[in-house]
Amino acid sequence: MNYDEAKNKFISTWGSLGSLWGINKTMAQIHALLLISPEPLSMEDIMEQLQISRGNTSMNLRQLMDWGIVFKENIMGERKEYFTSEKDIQELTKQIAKERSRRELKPTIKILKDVSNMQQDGTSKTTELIKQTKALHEMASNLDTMMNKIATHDHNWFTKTLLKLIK
Amino acid sequence: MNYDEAKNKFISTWGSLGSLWGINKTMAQIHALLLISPEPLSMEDIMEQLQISRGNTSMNLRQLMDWGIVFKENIMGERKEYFTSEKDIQELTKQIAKERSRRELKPTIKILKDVSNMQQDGTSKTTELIKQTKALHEMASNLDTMMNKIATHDHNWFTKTLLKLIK
DNA sequence: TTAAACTTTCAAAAAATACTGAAAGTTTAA
DNA sequence: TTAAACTTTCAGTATTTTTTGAAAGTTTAA
Repeated sequence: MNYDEAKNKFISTWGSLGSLWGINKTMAQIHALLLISPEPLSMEDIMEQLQISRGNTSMNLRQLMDWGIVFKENIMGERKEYFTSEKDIQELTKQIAKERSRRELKPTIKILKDVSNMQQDGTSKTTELIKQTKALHEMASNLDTMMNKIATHDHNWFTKTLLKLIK
Repeated sequence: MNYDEAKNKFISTWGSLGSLWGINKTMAQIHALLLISPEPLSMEDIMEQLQISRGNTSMNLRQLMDWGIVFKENIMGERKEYFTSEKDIQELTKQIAKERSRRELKPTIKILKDVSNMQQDGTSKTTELIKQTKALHEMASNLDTMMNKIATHDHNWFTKTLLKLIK
């Protein structure tokens, strides 16, 4: 496999993975491209390499920056803006864990809590609803705590802990 | 909050969560409905409660069965088919971990391995591509091992382990 | 058998989502 | 200032995904 084949394979795989996880394909591809690029890239570079429009590039870069995994970088003497991604995979994992907790888990946990605290009326359907949302609440809270450990501990905590678990 | 409010809140929350995770909204809503229903439901019941068509119901139920989290149940003396979901949240978690490993992680790991084993040609771009895909491969493999522990260990292993971790 | 009761399939329609490109906006250098 | 170099926004368009509903398929009871 030569460089271009390998690169395209990686970018397209990352792209479809992304869309499987609620992140759009282009956003994931831009991220993949930056992740393997030794140099920061300009908007033009990204547009050209992925064959996408200026508007699309701009909006997806913004979202990646909102996720905290892509950054603007100024190159001295250059007017243009350049972009890099978080290159450290452990750091990337931490950031993703943090954001998914904030965006998805926390709000879900709140609703599960509200629902499971509804008025018990003794009917079997209410009993079941309370029971199941309580159980989901507990599971989601445990997961959330784990995600936040990943996000706040030092660099290697997650890998070290995983390995300990696994043995 | 009365029963209907609570139920609707739960179903719609579960629905939007689903679509955030690559599972379509209706599929997630059917799952939610079955999860909190004390009795198995027929296709008619589901169609009526979620206001969706017969075809849609049929296809999404099939997918849920493919995931191994919804089952057909025969009620004696009844011609119709009835459906229930896995009610045990720990068991549900195991099943989801297993399927996501099989459908997403495993194929991704294979590609990361292939790409990271490409011919090194000494250029900085090739070096970076190999380095990053290797790092992702390692992270993905660790996650996959964890998911499979969840999937194969006994019932409570995951929760117990999480709690140990967390403290 | 056959016909009623039910489920699945799939082409077409609808809905949701993503993308384009040009106009508007911003920044910088002179 | 101003104008060149760049980025953002957003209405309209294209693409993808989901849904519908009717026809085809299957099962069961008589």
